[in-house]
Amino acid sequence: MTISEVSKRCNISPDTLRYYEKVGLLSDVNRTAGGIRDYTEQDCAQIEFVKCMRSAGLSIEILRKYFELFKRGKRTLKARRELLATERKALQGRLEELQDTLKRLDYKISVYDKAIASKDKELKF
Amino acid sequence: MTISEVSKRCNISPDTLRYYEKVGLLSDVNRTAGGIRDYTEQDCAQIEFVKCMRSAGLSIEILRKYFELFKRGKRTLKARRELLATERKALQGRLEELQDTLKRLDYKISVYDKAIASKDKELKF
DNA sequence: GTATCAGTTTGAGTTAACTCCAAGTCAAGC
DNA sequence: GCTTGACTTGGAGTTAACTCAAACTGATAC
Repeated sequence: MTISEVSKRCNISPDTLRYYEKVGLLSDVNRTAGGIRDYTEQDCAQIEFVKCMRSAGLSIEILRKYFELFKRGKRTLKARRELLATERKALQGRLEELQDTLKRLDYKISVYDKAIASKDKELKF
Repeated sequence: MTISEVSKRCNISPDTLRYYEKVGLLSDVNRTAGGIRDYTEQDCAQIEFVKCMRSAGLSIEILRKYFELFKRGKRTLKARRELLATERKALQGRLEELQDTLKRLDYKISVYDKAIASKDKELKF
């Protein structure tokens, strides 16, 4: 698969794909004789993983560490498991915070609905 | 309240408080005769609101717009309500995405646990 | 009455994560 | 054999949201 095919499929710009590779989120992408990247299904799956984790707020630095551990082989299985567990915990924390904020927004919107219904009474902020 | 008191109470640096004020997330903070900021409880509540919304991913720009509408008075009640509703929707979307990612992380961690238990079999990434 | 300290302003610097650009290469079509 | 178009690289530029620095001021402690 060429970079533009992967770009379309994963909805990530070619520049970002090259950037991810450069910073170590995608190692040893195959090249054609002419030096052009030739992504495998495996690569795509990994890119999807990165995309998913990035959108959940995991930093490039953390993902870089994860794949660096990966390259060191089986003996880092536990370390990788712990890294993921740590990030999972943080994610759960963010999730709970967001849930609270969602409730707060719902409440605020309901206050607005009341103010609008009752002849435009103003609120504090 | 001085800036350092608010800073401690809200756990936001004085620099950030001044920055928020400068970009319009906090208008007309009182000053002492000597020109020093003197925050009210109201100001604090607003700062907490900003902090909460920021941590939920609302941009400074969106919050700036919200408070700008606020300054224009009662006739912007509906517009503010709509702005909040839009952000609420986006937040809910992010929340759902994060929930999926949490599940994915849980699954991946369980795969690691299996690999670690079964004599260190390696995974794909 | 001067040293200290918490505040002030303006403007520059930082960080993460891209995103863009220029100059070059290679394979395919005509 | 030349043009075209998709790719390559290295490095510079961008954006959001702070964060820091320098020079200054006003009130309190001694």
